[in-house]
Amino acid sequence: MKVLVADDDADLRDLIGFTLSQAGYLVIKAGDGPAALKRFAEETPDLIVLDINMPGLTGFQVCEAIRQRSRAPVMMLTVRGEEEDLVRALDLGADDYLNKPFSPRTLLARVKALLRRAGMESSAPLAAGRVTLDLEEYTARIGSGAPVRLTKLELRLLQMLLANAGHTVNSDRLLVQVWGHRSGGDRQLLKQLVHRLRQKIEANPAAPTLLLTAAAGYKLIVD
Amino acid sequence: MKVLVADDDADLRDLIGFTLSQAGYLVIKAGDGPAALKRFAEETPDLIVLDINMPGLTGFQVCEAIRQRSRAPVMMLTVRGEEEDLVRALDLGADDYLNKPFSPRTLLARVKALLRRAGMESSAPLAAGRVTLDLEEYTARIGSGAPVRLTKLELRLLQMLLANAGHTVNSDRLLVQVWGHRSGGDRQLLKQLVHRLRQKIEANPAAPTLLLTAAAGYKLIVD
DNA sequence: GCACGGCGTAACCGGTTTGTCACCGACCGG
DNA sequence: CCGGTCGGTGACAAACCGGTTACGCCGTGC
Repeated sequence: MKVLVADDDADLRDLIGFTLSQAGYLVIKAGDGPAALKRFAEETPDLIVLDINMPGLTGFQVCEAIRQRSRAPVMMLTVRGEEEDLVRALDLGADDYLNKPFSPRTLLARVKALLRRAGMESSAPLAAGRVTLDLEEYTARIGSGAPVRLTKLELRLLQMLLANAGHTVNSDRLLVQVWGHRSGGDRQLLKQLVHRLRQKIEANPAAPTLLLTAAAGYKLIVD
Repeated sequence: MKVLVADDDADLRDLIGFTLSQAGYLVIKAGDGPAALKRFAEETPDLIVLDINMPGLTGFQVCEAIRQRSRAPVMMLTVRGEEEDLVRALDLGADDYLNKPFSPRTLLARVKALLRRAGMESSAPLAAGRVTLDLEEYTARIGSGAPVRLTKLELRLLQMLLANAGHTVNSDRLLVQVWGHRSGGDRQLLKQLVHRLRQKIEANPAAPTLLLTAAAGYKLIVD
């Protein structure tokens, strides 16, 4: 599930990005209006988080442009008390809004609700490099090969790696994301899970080319 | 277009009522939970505005009860900062919410957005693929076969699957939509209901061709 | 009061998934 | 050279899951 986050405040953008990617969404970022439209066209995200105040084009203009091409849900970030903005945003087809400041938890709940409402919950496949994930079917496809059936844990692991494709993901973080709790000692589980996943997605599991071991974690190769 | 407004604060109720009726909606009012359910049953409104804090039954309980009978959009009125409430409301199937205090203009914009959204969704027919549902008669017809009588729960389950025909519907979501209560360990119920429904609609219930088990849920086959 | 349908609950079965253990080779500092 | 750590691997058992059968409760209609 791809989410485009457009905000000129780099800190806020990163906070939102971190929150969403922790939850398993693939995050695409843009720092101004034109960039947002560009990334939107390139990536066709499933949901857009838009700050109203941005250089180049305002969130309003971006929202309007997006609405002409897509019905993907749009969440606007507004400043508390600017009701005019709010009404205007909703009139332009925004689906929800969030008053700044907001907590990551709230953001996540709203994003989930929005996706559920849009029925988009798990329809569009998640992809990076040669790996495509179908969350609905619990399958992965490598390049143009046949889809492989994954288990719940394998899916979650691959989803995490995919959400951070090209970058090493720390083992501890994987443990937390895949199993939910569990403290550091349980590397064995991760070891096994990686092994099982490699059996399914690697052409030669003994010499991985996709899911590589990196210092302190694993990474998914993207090119 | 009928809107049910349930709030124990008479002033607020009147304000909302006035705003909506000015905008051309037919407004029905209720001052507590039980009254809200009563008016809901009598009037079958197209949208419900629900305060969370009400005597008799809370907005949560009312929302839950309404969701068991209807998919009409529900807007909850919440107190700012009560995030637990918010998350719970959305989990119970509320479609939107508004933080108090809010301006009439905001309310109107949100109500319009909600109805517009629901209007799009309500265009979904009660048939998909070879399955046709008759909500009045409590029957389903498969292809050109004879109509089969369904029970209330079976109907609701099939309705949910039909609304997302061709796509997997998550078990948790089915649980919430069909029974209202939160997921928990009640998979057994769903298991049974699916089984019973398959007995009725599948030519060979042991080898389903319509209602398939998918990872994490069930799906209705459309082609 | 009785039969019946609807529905919640429990128990069982077979297949899959996941947790655990034991072992291997590679690497590393002493 | 030696013990220790680390990632990878195979094997196995425990837990889980979906389908199924069976049973019991309860409200409805006769």
